[in-house]
Amino acid sequence: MSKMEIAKHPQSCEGCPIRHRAVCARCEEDELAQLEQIKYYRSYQAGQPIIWSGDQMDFVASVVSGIATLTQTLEDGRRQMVGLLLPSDFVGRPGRATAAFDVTARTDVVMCCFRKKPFEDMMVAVPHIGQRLLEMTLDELDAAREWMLLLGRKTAREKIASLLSIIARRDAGLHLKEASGKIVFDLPLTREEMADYLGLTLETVSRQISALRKDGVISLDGKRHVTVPNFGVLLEVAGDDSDGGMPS
Amino acid sequence: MSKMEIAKHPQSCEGCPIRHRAVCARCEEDELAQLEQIKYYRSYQAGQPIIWSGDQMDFVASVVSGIATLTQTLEDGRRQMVGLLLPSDFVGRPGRATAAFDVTARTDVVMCCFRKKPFEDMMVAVPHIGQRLLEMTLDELDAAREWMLLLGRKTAREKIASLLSIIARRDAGLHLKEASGKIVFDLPLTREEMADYLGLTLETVSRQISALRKDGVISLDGKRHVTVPNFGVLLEVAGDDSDGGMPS
DNA sequence: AAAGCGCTTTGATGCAGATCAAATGAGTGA
DNA sequence: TCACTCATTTGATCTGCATCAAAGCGCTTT
Repeated sequence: MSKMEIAKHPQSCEGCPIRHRAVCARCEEDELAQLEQIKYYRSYQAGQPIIWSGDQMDFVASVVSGIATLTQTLEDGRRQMVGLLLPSDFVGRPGRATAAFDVTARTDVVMCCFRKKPFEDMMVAVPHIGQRLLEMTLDELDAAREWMLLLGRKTAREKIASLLSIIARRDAGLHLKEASGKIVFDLPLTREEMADYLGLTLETVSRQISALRKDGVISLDGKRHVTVPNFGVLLEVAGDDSDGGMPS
Repeated sequence: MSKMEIAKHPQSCEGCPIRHRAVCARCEEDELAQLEQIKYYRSYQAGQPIIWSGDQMDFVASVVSGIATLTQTLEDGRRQMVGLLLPSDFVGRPGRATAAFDVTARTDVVMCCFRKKPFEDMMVAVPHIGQRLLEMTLDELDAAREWMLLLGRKTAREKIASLLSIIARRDAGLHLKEASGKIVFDLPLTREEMADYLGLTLETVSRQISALRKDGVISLDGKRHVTVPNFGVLLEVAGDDSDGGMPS
């Protein structure tokens, strides 16, 4: 909480990095101007809690930059990540008073916040917001259901491969390396966070990553920098398949 | 597919059993009249597929009566239920062409269907529909995330207890027996379906139910009729806790 | 350079739940 | 009543992952 933290936030929605993917994506110029009047930015440092489950939620927000996690915990400490929040993702629930999950900044995070009440009013006045939010929520629901298949039925090896392919695909999407062959990316999560996401222990995560390396499915440079020589093979190991895409 | 199947469907939205909970819940009289013009009913027999994953989805629908399941399957046959569809639940995704999951009638089911295109047009014209759909989708997302915790981190015993408490709570909600003590209900699912829901095998489900019976947490009359003598104890076993609610 | 710390890897062992197999109802129809 | 089917229970065994334990990096600090 020092000078660094008040670094350059975008001040206007013009040129905002998530302008076309966030909850405001469909808004026209004038609607954006309205939103702009009730928005404010907030920063969080890596590791800092953003919201505690059960807290009063008096705001909703979009992730502008950084990565945050949504987690749920049993009393005895068992933890399950239930969502990964990337730039443009929405946090909070219009029409509900308290948070149902813990939200934690994984890297330094900037959020574009709206006090809940004005935002709810705006949702009524500006249909484009609700429409976009519905679209985003439906996407998240689909993603959550795919994750349920992973948690309930996949083996540790398949879980790891699935997570890697998701991260790889996202990076490929951004970096646009559609070689469909070799892909390179960095893991944004520690072994423990991966374990929390996959319903495994950190030891099993480590072992399975080693095994995939030994089998040549991936190679590592340091702990975090991953190279996938053949993405089709990774997909096959993940079991998602839908046809690895490699001509056999 | 015989005479029985064309049994009495509600013909008008007036008096429809899901009128106040389905996607149409917030509609005014005139809006309802509009919806009524594009709706049609369809019946499915127990066990019948309603939608196959990957299919062209040219309609969306509300469950009027009966129970259906949403499932996902790996190529080798491993199956995971990702949703349980009860009366008033919504099926389908405005803005997407193909289905992402298998939908199957578990009991005889009646659906209130809308062709997709007219429904999408209506969503733009009648904001109440989109608003209600957003609300329902957010609820489902929360439920899916709670299920992720169960799938990823709970033991078999806790999983069974959680499922029983959910079914019990739903029945209690409908039957309004808020004694918080003794609760009685019927299981709407076979052991195998429970296993698919919980990420277990049917043998483990059977064993854990027997164990709960032996421990006096539940008692069975036949295979499906369950009595829970003390709901607080069941919640405690489920691990959801949030305080069993029993004065100690 | 040494010490300390967080993250990661690797090893040894145990157990919850899967798998394989068989027996026991509870209907349903002839 | 007797087959026949399908759901369920129960038993025996196996195994994938958790658990417990100990090093091994790659940092930063001094």
